[in-house]
Amino acid sequence: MFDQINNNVTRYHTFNKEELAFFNSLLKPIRYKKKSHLLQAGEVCNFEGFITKGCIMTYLLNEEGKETVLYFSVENWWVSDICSFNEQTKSDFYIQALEDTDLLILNPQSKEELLFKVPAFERTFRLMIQKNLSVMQNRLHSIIAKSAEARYADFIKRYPSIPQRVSQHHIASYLGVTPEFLSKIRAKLAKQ
Amino acid sequence: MFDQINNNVTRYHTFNKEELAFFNSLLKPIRYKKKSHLLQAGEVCNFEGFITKGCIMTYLLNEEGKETVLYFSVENWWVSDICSFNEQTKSDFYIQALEDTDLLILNPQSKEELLFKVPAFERTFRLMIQKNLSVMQNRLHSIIAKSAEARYADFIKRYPSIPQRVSQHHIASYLGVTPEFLSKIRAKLAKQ
DNA sequence: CGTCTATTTGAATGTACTCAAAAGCGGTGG
DNA sequence: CCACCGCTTTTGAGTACATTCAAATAGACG
Repeated sequence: MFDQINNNVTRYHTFNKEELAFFNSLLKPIRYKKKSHLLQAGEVCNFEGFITKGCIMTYLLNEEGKETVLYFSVENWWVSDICSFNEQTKSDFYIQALEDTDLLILNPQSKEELLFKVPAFERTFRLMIQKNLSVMQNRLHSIIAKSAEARYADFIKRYPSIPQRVSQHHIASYLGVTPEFLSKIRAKLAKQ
Repeated sequence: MFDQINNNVTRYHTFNKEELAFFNSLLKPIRYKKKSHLLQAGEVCNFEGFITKGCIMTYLLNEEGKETVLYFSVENWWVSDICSFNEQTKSDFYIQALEDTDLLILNPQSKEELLFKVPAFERTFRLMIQKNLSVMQNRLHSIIAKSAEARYADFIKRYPSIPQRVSQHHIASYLGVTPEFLSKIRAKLAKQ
């Protein structure tokens, strides 16, 4: 049950058996049904979750109700609104299960306990955020510097499993185009 | 000399006099001339710098040589390629002084020493990255969901001092439009 | 099988880009 | 002091990429 998450955190730092056992004792398994929300805008995010199975998206709505997908998250990824979680402020995000999804979650108390007992996790979490930042920098670059067609090509190359699991509507929103235009891009690429 | 930076780090956690004194002892002041580079793509970033005076931009070049500005940084902001710095990997970024700029910098050794002697800084740095991530999430949202005109309006409202210090060429690149089109946006907004 | 939703297709439109040229502006030297 | 140079910004015409709206088609699910 904890193999996946233990593999994940040991990518950043080697923890010993006791440390991992303590870490695991703090995790709470939870299941979300497809289409249910883990978080809605205006709520405080009280979890950092590791996905053992399933698929989740994090999105925003603007004033006119237009959706912007910030992240897709699948098995072996973490999901949270880190800022809301850490500062216990209201989130702007919606986090929604796109499939039935199993998570292991930390709440603010258990995370604090973990950091107190095993301070090396502080570094682990920092490196995770750093990785996240790096991904966002890349995405900003690609959306500024590349055409929609190039962004889509990059996306299916980098995340080949996502298009099979997620509707084009959501992928279009992630790429920053309309679903209609994504459909035209796909038609064009399929012809080649 | 250290007031600015001490104010900055104590926004996240209250350090005592000795801790701050030790922190300050690790900082190295350095000055960059206008137009000089602090970092070029392909190099490893060996600094985390706090700007006491001046203005800096972090940008990327794509294959065709098109520039994308990721960050402008002015007084009381940090500047670095955090990922390159922490993992000691080659950077994709260029970091350039837009004015004569004074910095206080940490190198990897001094940062490590700091974290070892004053572990609370680990949290401080994590919160700084988190803030950074939050800014990037916002920017991605605005570039996906808003028109260039709205992005420019937001930008001058949020960072009113930057347009006075930075060329429109660079601002256009930050906003993800051409300089010509930014000029047209400005003409339109001025008319109103 | 029928209903509901997702995807595709097409025509008209709009936002932003390219390229070229003109205007503005700051610095330098005569 | 002003004339000239180089660089930045503006303006304009034509074009391309992406959107909107509407309708048709395909797929998914009870």
